[in-house]
Amino acid sequence: MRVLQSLSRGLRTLDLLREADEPLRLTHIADELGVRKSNASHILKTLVAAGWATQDSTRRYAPAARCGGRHTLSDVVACKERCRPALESLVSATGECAHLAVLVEHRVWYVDKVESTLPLKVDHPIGALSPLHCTALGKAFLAFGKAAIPPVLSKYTERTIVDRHLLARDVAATRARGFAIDNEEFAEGIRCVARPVYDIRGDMIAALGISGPSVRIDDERLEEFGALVRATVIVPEDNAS
Amino acid sequence: MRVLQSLSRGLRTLDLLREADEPLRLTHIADELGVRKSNASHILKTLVAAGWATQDSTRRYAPAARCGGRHTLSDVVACKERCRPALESLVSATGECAHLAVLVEHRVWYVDKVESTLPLKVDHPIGALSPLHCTALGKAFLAFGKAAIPPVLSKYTERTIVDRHLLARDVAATRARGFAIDNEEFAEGIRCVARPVYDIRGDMIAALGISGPSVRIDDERLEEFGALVRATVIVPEDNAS
DNA sequence: TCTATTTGTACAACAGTGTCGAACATTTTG
DNA sequence: CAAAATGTTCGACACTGTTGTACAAATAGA
Repeated sequence: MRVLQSLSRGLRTLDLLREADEPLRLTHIADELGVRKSNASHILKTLVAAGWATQDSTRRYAPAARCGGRHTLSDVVACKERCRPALESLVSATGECAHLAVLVEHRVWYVDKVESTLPLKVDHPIGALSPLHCTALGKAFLAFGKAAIPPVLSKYTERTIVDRHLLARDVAATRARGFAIDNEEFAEGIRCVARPVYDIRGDMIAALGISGPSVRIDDERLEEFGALVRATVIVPEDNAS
Repeated sequence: MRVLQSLSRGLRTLDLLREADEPLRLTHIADELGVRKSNASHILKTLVAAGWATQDSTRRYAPAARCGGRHTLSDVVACKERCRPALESLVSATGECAHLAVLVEHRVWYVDKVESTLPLKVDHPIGALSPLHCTALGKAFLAFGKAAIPPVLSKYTERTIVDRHLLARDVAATRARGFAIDNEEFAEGIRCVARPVYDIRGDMIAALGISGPSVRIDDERLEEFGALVRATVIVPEDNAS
């Protein structure tokens, strides 16, 4: 069998573009492939012409939307189904609401939840979209996934972190801590913790968290919740795709 | 600029594999590309080696899972947002509940809804999954999308169509009618109609429907609802991806 | 604002890769 | 079991893809 060189390199390039968390420069890709810039340029122009990559105004290359994100709808639904027991056990253990969300562009998308049975409760409806920089679920993607800090950081409450530098430090702290915290940064009176959920390849696919009213969650309890979500076992994927 | 021939052909092949509703034969692909079989064989072997395609036991080729479905999470969220006005206007026009769903494997996944304000109402929660063969949303995918009739057809009510041949006829009728009907086939006392929503390329991305209790929806009103969903204008996608 | 540096594209020419055609396997059809 | 169709392997030539250089364009620095 004959492996077609230029095709292999083109596909390799698509992989590089998809794995990168930001658009890539031509030079970088050329180095990675081990070819001259002119050659890499032709490869990328061909990818763009065929609609598999795009070139932005700064001449950087990104995968086209059709390449799909890292995860398909099927992946998300499978993840949702395997995380359901974890959501339920967290709610029964804490009495607070548990959520599951995936990353879509610069926002998180709630795909599942189990409600608290208490009268005062947090309710992010399934299907809702929330910002990354001020929610525990979003920060989990910033810290453990491949999401980049969004270009604009809107202020929702007094505590919302709108300074990029401070946010970067918070993300680093989150990474070290092992779980993300939202301390009334998106809505007054709501505190949350969240952890990453990984797919079989080790890529982050979803964020799983607990939310509750601040009146019930002091600093100590917040730490407990963090340790709890982090320790929650999530059944691994059964099917080897 | 130079367009790399073998790379273009490889990408074209990926498109062919993705657009097809079933695995393709080598000969077919070779004809489509306008090259010799030997060349097509090398192209496909390269795609397989790079993990972008798979070859099954009958030597037919299919796109790899990593190619993703036809639509990404971003596509779905964008669709959801552009369909929202249609859902709301349908609810205000009919008083019944409106749903939006996408296809995931052999089921439909509810991604948005607007509830009826009446006390007796239908409520498929967002995030729920339902079968294809006995829901209006599912049948819309069978008729207008690329979904195949699922391997097993479970019986949910007396009216559920479990005969593959009858279902195929119903799907054909749906196609001719322009909208899908669920006449208490999934749950007793619930009737629904649904229509397809297309993306900018003309591929079906979602199904949009109205559901209500049979006591309020006689045959005549069902037809009215069908005409209404079919006539509902859905704002086109703004961004040319 | 201007210069220096880096990054991306265009061009020509040669080498090497991809394409062809046929022969050989392999599977499916009658 | 024969016949037809499908898929893979192989060698050889031609054309495509790669290279290296030169030019253009954008970014960084002063």
